[in-house]
Amino acid sequence: MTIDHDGALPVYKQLANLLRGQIERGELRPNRPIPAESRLMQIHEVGRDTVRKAIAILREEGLVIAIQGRGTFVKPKDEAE
Amino acid sequence: MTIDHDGALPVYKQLANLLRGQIERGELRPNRPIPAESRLMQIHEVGRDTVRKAIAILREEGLVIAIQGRGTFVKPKDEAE
DNA sequence: TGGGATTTGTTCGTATGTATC
DNA sequence: TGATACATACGAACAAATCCC
Repeated sequence: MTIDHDGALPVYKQLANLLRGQIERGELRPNRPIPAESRLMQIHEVGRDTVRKAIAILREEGLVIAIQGRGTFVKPKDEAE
Repeated sequence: MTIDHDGALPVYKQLANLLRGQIERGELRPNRPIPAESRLMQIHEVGRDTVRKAIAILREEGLVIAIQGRGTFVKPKDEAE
């Protein structure tokens, strides 16, 4: 799964969809951290702004929680709100 | 030599150039530590992010080596690669 | 043995500027 | 005008390694 930098959908939305899929498939596991912003920047060759916008979507959806100094973690399903 | 916070060149590149000059002139000597990040922040009135970006450049150039818990040291010339 | 101080390493939080579309 | 995207810059918090008493 890759990012289409010239696609119709904005890159940050593509990245949010990609990460959501990894969470739903269990590739990113509950209570475990997702790759750091810096890693996601490297992996997907996007800027930090784009990474943070993508993660912001997942936060609004209640899928992840970001903790300063620690990382961003996948919420367990039963904690969804 | 000072940092121009409103210059055309990014602050972290200016700082890298400044430190490189001090190394080349021997003001920062081989096998000796350069000032700690916290000191460089005070001296040049910049944030840690900027200091670390500047040092990252010097590391990539093989001019210094950073050791966690110890400091950042000027490499001897004959160890240059 | 332990604890505190120092230093680099890592991570998220926030803001600004620039460029493009 | 606004949304998208990247780069720069500073803050804050935590972690890990080292050093010293």
